[in-house]
Order: sequence, then structure tokens, then C-alpha cells
Amino acid sequence: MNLEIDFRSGIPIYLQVVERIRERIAASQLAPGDQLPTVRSLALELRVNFNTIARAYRILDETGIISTQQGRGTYVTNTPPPEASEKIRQKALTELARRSFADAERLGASPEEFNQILKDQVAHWQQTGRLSNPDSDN
Amino acid sequence: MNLEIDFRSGIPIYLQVVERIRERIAASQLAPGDQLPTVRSLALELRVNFNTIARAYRILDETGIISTQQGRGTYVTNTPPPEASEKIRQKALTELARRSFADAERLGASPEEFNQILKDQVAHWQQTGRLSNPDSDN
DNA sequence: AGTACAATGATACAATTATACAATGAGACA
DNA sequence: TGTCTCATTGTATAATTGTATCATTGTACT
Repeated sequence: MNLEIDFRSGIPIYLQVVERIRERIAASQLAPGDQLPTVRSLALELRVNFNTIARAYRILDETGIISTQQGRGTYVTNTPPPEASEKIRQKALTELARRSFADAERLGASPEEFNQILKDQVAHWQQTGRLSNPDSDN
Repeated sequence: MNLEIDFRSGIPIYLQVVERIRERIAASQLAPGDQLPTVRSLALELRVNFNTIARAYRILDETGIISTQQGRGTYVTNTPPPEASEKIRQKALTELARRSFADAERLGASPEEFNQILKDQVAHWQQTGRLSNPDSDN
């Protein structure tokens, strides 16, 4: 799943999981009928207790966009209407931007410095046609 | 832990705890990822109230060298502090940039679109003097 | 004495984890 | 077919961990 959650943000993990999954559904990365990871497998991936994931799933279930079934698994039921999806998507992107700057700040970089690095990254991507490999200069 | 605290020194207990733990980390007796004692267990050991330990932990958390997580515990921080070597810092920043674009792509945004959003975020930061609040429009 | 302030303690609370439990489904076998 | 067993799934509840808020204590200063 590769969900990005921040243990140091002060935002409860279960709420972060709710948001990240809503974003994936809004971005059609998860379509109706798709099965979500089991509470245990996602918990293992995120290194948290599976009850924390279960709590997130329960919230999503109560809002009706997924369906959790004991013994079977959890499945996506509805995708929000296009205009709502676009709004969620926009919010997800600005939120991602905010998190990125916050992470950069923790590494001692000002927003300006990090923005420069991001620009370089785009330039490199335009040259090579792909995002640079994390192991490229080891 | 066996922290040396002097109750008669006149120096507040929570400040002594802060100093003792800083020393342990500086001496690599506590490594990144290591879990510190819970506020209650350390309080029991030192015969003080656990709020006093919590206060010490909060100070260390604010300086970024440990991370306290409700319900989970407190851990020595993994990410290198800003004063780490420039090379490591640069590498961490480019890796962060790469991951950010990958996440944006997962949300259905091209690098160009996401870059625009990043620029807007910097502009907004320059206006308000802070990175925008995650809860601003919930 | 009285006041103000910082340090510490008491209590209630929220997030996360640990443990035991119940529902479902796949495979073995009569 | 039926049903047994067992692994896998989500559920329920209590224990553990840090947080928030206010009360208490001690000290310095008038």
C-alpha cells in the first residue's frame, strides 16, 4: 500500500490512515470492489498494532465508503462523486506538500532550500524521463 | 536506566532528567530507534511523579532528539538532527524530494502539477510566516 | 502575613497495544 | 453432500502509554 504516515506529527495514526485511504479512493487508486489489505497485513507494514488499523477501517465503514466483513476482509464500496474526488485530491496534494516541507524542516532545510532541491529533481526527471533512482549515487 | 538525580541540588528534577538523557544519547549509550523507559516506569525508579518525567520528555521532544508517541512510548529519533554532516543531509533531502514526487504521482498528479502546488505552498508560507495548518478546512 | 511563581503531584482522558474471541472459507475425508 | 479442522479474517475488552488540566507545595520577594 505504501501509505505515508507520520508518527511524529501528533495526528493520531488511525486518523492518518483514514485520510490516506480516502485519498487513494478519490484518486481511483482503489476502485469499488477492490479488497483493502487485511488489518493485520497493513498493521505489519506500518509497524502498528492491527487494532489501530481496525479503528481506521471502522470509521471508513461507518461513512459507507468501505465495507468490513468479519472473516472475509474489507472492500471498497463507493467512490465519491467526481467533484468531491477532485476536492479531496487537491487537498491531499496540498497536505502532501505541507508534510514534505515539514519533513525538510526537520532536516534543517528552509522551505526555499527544499524548493530548490525539488526544482532540481523535476529538471532531472525531465532529462531522464523518470524520477531519479534512490540508489543512484551510493 | 540508573539516572543520577540529586534531589538536594536545587536544580529542578525535570531539567536533571533532560541533561542525563542528553548525555546518554551523546555518548551513544542510547542509539536512534531505542525506546526510552515509559514515563511511569522511570518515574517509579526515580520516585517522582510521572508528569515530571513527561515534562522532561516533552522538552527533549521539542528539541527533536526524541519522539514521544501517545500509547506507544518514546524513542530516540531516527532522522539525523539538522547539525548532521552536510552530505548526509543533502542525501536525505533529495531522497525526501524523490519520495514526495512519487507520492504525488500515486495521487494522480504529474511532477509539474505537484511542483506548482509546492510553489503555492511556499508563497503561502511567505505570506503567513508559517506552513499552513493541516486542520485549516476540516 | 501576603502574593506570585515555578516545580511537582493527582486525576481524568485519549491513543495504542495485548489478548482472547467469533465469523468465514478452503481443504480433507467419510 | 456433509462436516471436521484449521488458518485467516474482523471484533471486543482491558491494559499500557503519553497528554491535559488543575491542585498542592515550596520559595522568594514585599
